[in-house]
Amino acid sequence: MIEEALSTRDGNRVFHRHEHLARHAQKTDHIFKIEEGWACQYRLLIDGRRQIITLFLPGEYCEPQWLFQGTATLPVVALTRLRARSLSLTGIHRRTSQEADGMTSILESLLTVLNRREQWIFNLGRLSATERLCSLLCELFERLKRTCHVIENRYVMPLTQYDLADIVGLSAVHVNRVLQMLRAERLIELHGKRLTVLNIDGLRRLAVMPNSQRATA
Amino acid sequence: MIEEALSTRDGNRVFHRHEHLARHAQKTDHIFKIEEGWACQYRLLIDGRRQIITLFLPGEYCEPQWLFQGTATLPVVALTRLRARSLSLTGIHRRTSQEADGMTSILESLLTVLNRREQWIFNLGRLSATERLCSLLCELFERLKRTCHVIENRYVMPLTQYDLADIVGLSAVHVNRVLQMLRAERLIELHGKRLTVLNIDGLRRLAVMPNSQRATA
DNA sequence: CGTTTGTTTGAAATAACTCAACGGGAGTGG
DNA sequence: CCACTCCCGTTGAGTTATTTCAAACAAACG
Repeated sequence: MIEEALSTRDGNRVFHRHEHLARHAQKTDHIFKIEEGWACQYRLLIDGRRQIITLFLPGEYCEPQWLFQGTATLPVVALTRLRARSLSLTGIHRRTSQEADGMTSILESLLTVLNRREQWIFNLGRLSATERLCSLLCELFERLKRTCHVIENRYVMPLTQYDLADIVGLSAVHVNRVLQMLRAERLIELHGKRLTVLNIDGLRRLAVMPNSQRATA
Repeated sequence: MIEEALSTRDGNRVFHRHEHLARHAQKTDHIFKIEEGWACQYRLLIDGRRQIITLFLPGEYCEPQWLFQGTATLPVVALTRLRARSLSLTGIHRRTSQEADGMTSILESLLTVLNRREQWIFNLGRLSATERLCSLLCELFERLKRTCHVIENRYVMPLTQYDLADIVGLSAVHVNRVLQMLRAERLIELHGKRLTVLNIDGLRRLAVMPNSQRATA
């Protein structure tokens, strides 16, 4: 199923769905900047449980900490067909000597990842299923908007319900039911991989306040 | 209940339990290195739900990213009486010019936090209550051992069961029941704030494999 | 020594999971 | 172009892990 990745000139590479960008504990001297497509970092248990730890979207650096650590701690896999530019340490340093920009933007992206994980820990620890999913959909909305991947409140959402489940720490079946509910409430539309946000404010409200009576306190 | 913190000479400060080291969105030009005591970073919802995002133990830098961001994103509060040395940006830079060590160790601690969050996301997303608690107790064991705060498999565990609950994303009542079980299985002893690990291997095993039949796959 | 804070226990409620089956759709090969 | 397969989404019914509420108790605190 998985063939060899094509190396294109100038550090550009193409991966297809389910192909790994990095394996567990693999040494690396470069990182990727994603041009197109989605990838994720995940952790697996022998019994099959999987948790997605980080999502990488177009325009984002994939695993900036590799540059400092020298190894990838966890596997990274493409969730869609994916095009990425690979940046080596020397390449970045060369640029740095000119503008000192390269390292700064890496560090920035490191902090972004750090802050995003803060958010995810909160979501997983204290939000209900509905809140978690709404929160994720809003996050994707914001992240994709920055690179103009949101057009008229619509974006391509290539994740399967299994993927979604492994992000928000739920079962795929339950993700399905929550999505049904969001559709029934006319908050979103979701056909195939096309997600339309019908009511972003309603979605944001649900992302932090449950439909139940929890908000009474 | 909360009085003004005492400033001691040379950037040393003492906080007491429940006193804040930082508030939400507060600007800072310094970070703390904890000498003694525990602190945590948390996030709160209006309805009272709280999630602890990061734990800070003796010897660790509290919120190294402040140096880069200039602000504390979330509140940080002392979980015990606490003594910390405050390091300013200039102070660190001065040292850096001499040994280039200061910045490196900050960056290292940044990466440690990043990796720890990876772990927590996994735990919250995919582990059962028992697994999460065992995982946490093991993590504390390892982290405290590095600074010789573990003596004969015993360490001071100043967290209340509410604190524990807000770390592992459970209710305090359920934390209590799981702890009972761990005691009954002779894995730990816990009197007051004194925790003795009777069977670290058993604890580690439970931290990743449940007692239930989940491991059959 | 009283007051507050934290722990323990029981019983009932519920959110989310598991299992299982069905259906559609997309790609694949004949 | 059709048939086949596989992946993914959908639905129902029953189960279980965890929560909530409430009350009693113990321990720490000032």
